[in-house]
Amino acid sequence: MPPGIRDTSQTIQERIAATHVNSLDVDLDSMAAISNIFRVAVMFRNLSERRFLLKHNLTFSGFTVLWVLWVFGKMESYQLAEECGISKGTLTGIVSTLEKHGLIRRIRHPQDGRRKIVMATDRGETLMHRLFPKINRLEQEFVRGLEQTELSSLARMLRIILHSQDTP
Amino acid sequence: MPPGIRDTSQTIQERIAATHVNSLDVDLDSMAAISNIFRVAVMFRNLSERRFLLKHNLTFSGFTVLWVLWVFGKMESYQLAEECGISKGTLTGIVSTLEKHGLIRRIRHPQDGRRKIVMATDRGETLMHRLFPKINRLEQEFVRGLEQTELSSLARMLRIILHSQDTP
DNA sequence: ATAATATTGTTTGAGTCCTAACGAAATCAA
DNA sequence: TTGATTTCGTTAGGACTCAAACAATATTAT
Repeated sequence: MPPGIRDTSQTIQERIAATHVNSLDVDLDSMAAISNIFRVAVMFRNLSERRFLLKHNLTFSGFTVLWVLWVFGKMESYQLAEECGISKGTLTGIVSTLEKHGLIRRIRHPQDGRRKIVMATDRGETLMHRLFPKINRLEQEFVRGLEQTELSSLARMLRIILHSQDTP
Repeated sequence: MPPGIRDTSQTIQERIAATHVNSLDVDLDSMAAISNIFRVAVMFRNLSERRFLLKHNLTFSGFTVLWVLWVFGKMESYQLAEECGISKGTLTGIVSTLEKHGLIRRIRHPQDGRRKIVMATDRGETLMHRLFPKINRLEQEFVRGLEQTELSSLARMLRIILHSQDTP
């Protein structure tokens, strides 16, 4: 069985309530929500890699970078890293891997000698054109148990969570 | 600014709708939901590491393993890996790291010579007793923008998503 | 009892991930 | 016009991550 699939949050909640945290100021609902967010993310990442990505020498992170490039076209490195939610050091490694496989290109900035511009090659574009619908179909498969109103409600709540740290 | 913080899903949706995927069978709502789940996970992982974990030589993954051990007590490796949502190979590495820092112990199984049992040391227990409330407070901070009914609705929807792959 | 099969934890290799330090290039200061 | 500061991308080091191969042990079949 793939890792991270089972929903054991109920068990954990009972377990933890019965053992350590009765007295502490712990909120089990918040814990369950965040921990299930991680489970979904892990499950989606692993499943998409096994089904579609790894056979094309793509990791999920590599796919994300290529996807952002496919959507935005040319892009500067620091923007690309921010958009993908990774550090610039990590991006260097991923970009090198993708370049090695001929899926993207590095170009130097015409004015600024420090910056570099990254863009997909034709091979990268073609591959993304084939893979993106499959990934999206998996995304649809994941949320197929939700009504349309629930789905937009979920999206809205996730956006609220994302903004919870705007003014720490 | 930490990576993966900004919620750019709206921008991306417009962008993608305007460029590649008009004709394809693509559902932008599903895409936005899944992609924001990843953003929340990345944000939480990085923030908790920077604020609480790294100064104690703990990664988020190491914390998770130690936490499961703290909740369940002794545990066999293969169960532990499944509960943490990681592969057994990955678990070996994390357990070795935690053992190196004196936070957990490996014990061999009395009957079965293949299996091993993992448990937290006193140092591990003490550290977890101090850290867990802090992590939970961060979890509460993340969902503070949601009503109580919304929070349980979120947890319910995530559970539905987790079960979406039960019968593929 | 012996052989074939299955399971458990480890190792291996490629890749991702972070922070911190680094060199190169641009900008700012005086 | 030097010098200090800032801002890029890269590198270094340590850790996590997977799949696949592996050795040791246990189970099943004949």
